[in-house]
Amino acid sequence: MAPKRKAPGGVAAGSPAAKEPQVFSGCRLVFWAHRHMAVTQQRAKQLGGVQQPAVAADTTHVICPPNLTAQQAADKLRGWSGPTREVAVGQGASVRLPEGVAFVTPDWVSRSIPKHHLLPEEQFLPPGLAPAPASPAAATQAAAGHDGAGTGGQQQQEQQEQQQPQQREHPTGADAEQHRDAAPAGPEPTSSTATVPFSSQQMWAAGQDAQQQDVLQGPAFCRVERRGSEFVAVQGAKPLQTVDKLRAYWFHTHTAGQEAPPTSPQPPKTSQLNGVCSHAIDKAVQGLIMWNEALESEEDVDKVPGLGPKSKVKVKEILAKGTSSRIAAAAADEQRKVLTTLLEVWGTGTASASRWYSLGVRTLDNLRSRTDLNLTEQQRVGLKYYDDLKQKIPRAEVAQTEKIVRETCFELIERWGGTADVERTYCSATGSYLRGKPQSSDVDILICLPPSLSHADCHDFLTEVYASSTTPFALNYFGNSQSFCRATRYWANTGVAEAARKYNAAANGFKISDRDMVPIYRPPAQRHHRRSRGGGGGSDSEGDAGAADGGTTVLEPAVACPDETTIFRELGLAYVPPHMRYFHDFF
DNA sequence: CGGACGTCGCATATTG
DNA sequence: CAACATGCGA
DNA sequence: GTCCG
Repeated sequence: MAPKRKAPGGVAAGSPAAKEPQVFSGCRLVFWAHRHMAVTQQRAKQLGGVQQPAVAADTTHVICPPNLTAQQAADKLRGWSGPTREVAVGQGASVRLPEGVAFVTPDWVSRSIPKHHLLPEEQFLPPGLAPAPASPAAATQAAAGHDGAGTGGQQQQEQQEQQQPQQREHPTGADAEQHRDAAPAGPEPTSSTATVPFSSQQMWAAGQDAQQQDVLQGPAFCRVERRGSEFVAVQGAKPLQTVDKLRAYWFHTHTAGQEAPPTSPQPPKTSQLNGVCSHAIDKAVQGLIMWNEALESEEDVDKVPGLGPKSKVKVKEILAKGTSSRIAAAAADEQRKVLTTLLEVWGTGTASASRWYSLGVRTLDNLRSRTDLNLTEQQRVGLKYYDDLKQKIPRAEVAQTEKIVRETCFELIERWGGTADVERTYCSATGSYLRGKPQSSDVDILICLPPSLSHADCHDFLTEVYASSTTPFALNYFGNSQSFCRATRYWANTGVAEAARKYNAAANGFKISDRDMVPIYRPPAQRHHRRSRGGGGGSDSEGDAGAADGGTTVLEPAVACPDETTIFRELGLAYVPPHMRYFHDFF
C-alpha cells in the first residue's frame, strides 16, 4: 500500500488545471487502489480532491480496487472505531463499513471527470461490497454484479455496450463470473454439480416462471444440459480459453504467453468517428488492455504489442502528463462535437453526418428545421424519437417483454396444432439481454418454430423466419456481441483450414452467416488487389458451385449443426455460453 | 510503398 | 425501369 | 494507424 507516490515524471500537478472544473472539491479521498492508479489519483487531486492516508472521520470516499473483496475491506478497516453500517454481501457473510463513506471503483473518478460532476456513488460500488440479494430467486439484479455494482451507471454513455472497458483486470459484473470460472475462490461451493439455470432456455423449457430467468449467478461451474433446441453446457474454464483465443486471433495481439492475474494499466478510452483507423486503434487499445504489467517508463510502453509509433507517442504522453493533448483538442473541437451528436441519430452514419456538417448543420434542431437535406425514412424516425431511442430499457422490462412474447408464441403454436416437438421451439430474448446486461437499448427476440410447424406460413406477420435447421446459426448470430461475432467468423474464415478440409478437400475455411456455415476456399494471396466491392448482390459471374467474391469460392456441403455446440466444436473451440460471448465491446 | 483492415441484407441514390 | 453503387445497422 | 507483402 503506498498509494501516496507521485506520478512518474513529477509533472507539476495543477499546471493543466487552470480552468478545469474542480469536480472533486470537498471530497476527502482515500485510495486503496494500487500502483497503476497513480494517474487517477493525481487527476483527482488536481481537480480539488484531498487525499487522505486512511479512512478518517471526515473521509467522503474510498477508491477501491474493482475486485476488492469484503474480506480485504474488513482487513483494511481494522482499527476503525467510528460508527458503522452492516452490509450483507452474500454467502451469509457481511462486512461493517464506516458510516457516511462511499466506496467506489476507480471508474467513479475517471467517469466523473469528463462529466464535470460527481456521478452517483451507488453505481460504482465494488461488486465485492454490493449487498447480496436476500434469496437466490431475488438475484434478479446483481445478475453478474452489474446491477449491484451499478445499475447502468452509464445510461447515457457514448457507447451502448458499456462497462466493458474494465473487463479483464476488473472482475465486475459478468467478468466476475469469468474470473471465478478460471480461478474459483474460497467460498464458492464448486464441488456442487448442480445444474445452474443461468439463462432463459432452461426456464422456458421447464415451463417455469420467466421471472426467475435472470439468475446468472450461482456456482461458478455451470453444468448445463440440452433444453429444447439448444445446448447450453459449460464446465471448467474452457470457455475463457476460447474467448481469449478468439480475442487474440482477432486482434493479432499474441502477447507472448500472457495469462497473468489481474494487474494492469488503465483502460484507455475509445474514440469514434474514425473511419479507417478504428481497427488499428482498437488493436492498440486491446494490446494495452491485454498487457498485464504496470506501465511506468517509456521502455514499458515500447514493449506493448500492437502499438505503432503514433500510438506510442500518445501513450507516453499520457504516462508523463496524465493526459493527452489530444483529449483537450478533441474536447475543444466544435466539428467533432457536432458530428458526434449527429451520429447519434439513428440511421445516420459518418457520410451523412459529414455532409450535413458541410451544409451548415450544427444542431439537431438545425436538422429538424432544414428541408433541403432529404433525410432517409430511418433518419426521420431516428430524429423524431431521438430522446426515446437514447433511453435504455431496464433488464426487468426486457424480461417482461420476453415473457409476454413467449406466452403468446406458445399459445399460437398450440392453436396451430403444434405437436410434442414444441420442445424444439426457441423463443427468447437475445443480444445484450442474454449476455446479462443490466439494461438494453432494444429487445431482440428470436423465435424458432418447432419442426412440426415448419410449414407454417408466418411471413405475413414475421419478417425473419428461420428454418429449424438454421436456428443454431441464428442464435449464434444474434446472441453474440458484435465483436465476438466478428472474431468467430474471422476465426472460421482463416483459422481452421484443417477442419474445413474435412468437409471439402478444396476448402481452407468456413463462412458463417445467420443461417448456415459452409466451407469456402479463399485464395491465400487475399492481401492483394481487390475489386471495387464484394459481390453482395444476387447471382452473378461465377456459374457453378457457389458464387464468389474476390476469388473466394463457396463450397459444399454445408455444415449441419443441430445445435450451437456443434458450431463451436467444428471450429475447434470450446463451447462458450451466451453470457460470456463478448470481450471488450466498443460497439 | 500500396492495400487491407468482416460480412451481410436492406433502403436509397445514381446511372444507363 | 433495371442494374449498379453507396450508406447504414447489425 | 498498423501490419503485411
